[in-house]
Amino acid sequence: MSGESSEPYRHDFPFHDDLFSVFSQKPDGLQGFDPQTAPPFMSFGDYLHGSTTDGSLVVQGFDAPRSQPCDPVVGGDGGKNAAAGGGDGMTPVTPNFSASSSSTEAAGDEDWRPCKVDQPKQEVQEEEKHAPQDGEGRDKTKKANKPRKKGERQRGPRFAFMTKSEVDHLEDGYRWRKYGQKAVKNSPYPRSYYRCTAQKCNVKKRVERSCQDPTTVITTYEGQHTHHSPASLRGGGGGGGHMLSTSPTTNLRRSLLLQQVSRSSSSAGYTNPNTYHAGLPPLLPQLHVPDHGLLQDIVPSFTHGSQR
DNA sequence: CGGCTTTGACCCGCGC
DNA sequence: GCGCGGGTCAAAGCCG
Repeated sequence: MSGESSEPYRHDFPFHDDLFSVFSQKPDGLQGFDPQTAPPFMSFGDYLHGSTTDGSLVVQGFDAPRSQPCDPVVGGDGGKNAAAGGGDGMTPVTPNFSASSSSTEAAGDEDWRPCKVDQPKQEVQEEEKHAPQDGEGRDKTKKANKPRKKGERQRGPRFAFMTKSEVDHLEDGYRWRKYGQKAVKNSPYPRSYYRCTAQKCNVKKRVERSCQDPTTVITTYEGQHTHHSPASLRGGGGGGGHMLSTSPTTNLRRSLLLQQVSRSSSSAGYTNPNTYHAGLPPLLPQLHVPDHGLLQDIVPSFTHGSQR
């Protein structure tokens, strides 16, 4: 894309700055999602559904991150991170939950400032490429079988959560299979790629830890589930039930969320409520609070990323 | 034994 | 055009 397209992202995804500042904001009535006060197994969906009606959530637009920016200085001074993590990054403060959606390829990543950590590029690849291939091993399996078309990387709506958690992979009611992990440029924390195990369901999930605030896990959903949550089908959630994104109720709640989006982020000017519906989250996952994970500091945020 | 994770390699898009 | 980085694949290994 041309140079101009990268600039808007800076505004679309002011993650390190604005979003984290939101973490520090504690608007009136913000209760957040506190696992200590929330009922056990309360899901994200339940939480969103319930809390948004009384305006207890703060939303902030940002784009689903593709890479995390990490400011080494920030990591140290804990200034802004303090906003997210309450100073020491572990102290439960404002329950924040952040989320975003994007109907297109991620856009605002450029705004992520880099950490110092740099992943050395593998040089072996070159050798491998040029090395004679015995027909054994992966070479035969790879591109030979899977010629990727150009422009194949079309992506569905994306929806990112920022979650304060000690565990990377939060239970959301669906079953995921990890299919990859990549070291994130300029981040000490790897990014994990998950795919819904359900057949014909091509929902993907990216999980990465914010290097600005290691206690923050960024989960990016991509696509729409074509099935019900196994957890909900099991009767779990007590009425939380099915969380298909097409649920009118869900949309209603989202609309409520949207209002907050426009309210809370209008000053920043990077959230366009009109585009929100186009970028509806593939689902609001029933994110059960893992007993081993601290789900706190929750601030949802939505945005609609710019197109590539 | 089946499902899942790990891990190295490859492909592709984008920026320079 | 080249290099970098993100995203994906699939074999191998692990675990219940």
